[in-house]
Amino acid sequence: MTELAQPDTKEIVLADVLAALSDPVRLAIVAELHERREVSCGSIHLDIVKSTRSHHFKVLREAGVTWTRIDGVERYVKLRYDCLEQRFPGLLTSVLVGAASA
Amino acid sequence: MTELAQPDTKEIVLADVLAALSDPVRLAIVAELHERREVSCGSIHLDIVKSTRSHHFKVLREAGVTWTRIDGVERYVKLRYDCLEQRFPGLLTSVLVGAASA
DNA sequence: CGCATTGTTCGATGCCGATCGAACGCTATA
DNA sequence: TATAGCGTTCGATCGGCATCGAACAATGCG
Repeated sequence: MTELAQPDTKEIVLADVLAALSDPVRLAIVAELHERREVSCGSIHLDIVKSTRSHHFKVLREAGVTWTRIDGVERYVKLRYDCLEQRFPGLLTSVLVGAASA
Repeated sequence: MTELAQPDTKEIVLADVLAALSDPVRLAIVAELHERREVSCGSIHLDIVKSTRSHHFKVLREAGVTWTRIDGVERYVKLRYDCLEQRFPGLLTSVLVGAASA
């Protein structure tokens, strides 16, 4: 199907990543992605309707935080951990630790 | 004079810090604070009017990113590096490195 | 084919944030 | 005390974002 807008690693923008992570809902999504490795959009534990959830996944994807794989009718999402580590070493780790300790 | 709203280290909120750092102008301010250690608000190199600059310094201060010292008619600002390192280890460093490499 | 499931897109709404100019407060100094 | 300099606050504007419901698209299954 139509390709998913996902920036190359070199084109990931720091301010965009920080903006994507600055929303509490997306921070919770990222934390859950960290624990569960790969997740279908609908299986995230959140009290928000699917259109809003879709919006948040789009923000994360376009900022370069997540990678999305299409399988049938579902989208499986996981963190672009290595890409982010290469682009901004230590950033995602410190955010994940901070989110877990909050 | 009136006390400046600056959260205790324990009360610094991750999402607030990330939101404060997700604006390009504030990211530039933080980078300059890192280089120059301590700076008066007006001496920052930015093409914005003073009211906007004041707004950005307020956001950084209230998020717990900066510490402000009043000396006469000027406000001297510096990063709360140790506080942030204690609260979210590695976060500010990775952001500073990322901002410098951008 | 008809239907259920998964997710996206669209339009609307409401809110928050970035920006500016103008007015104000405070401090130092002449 | 009057004035100049530094910064804050206020009101207004503008754009963007989070949220929702409804409609749509794509896939898989009966």
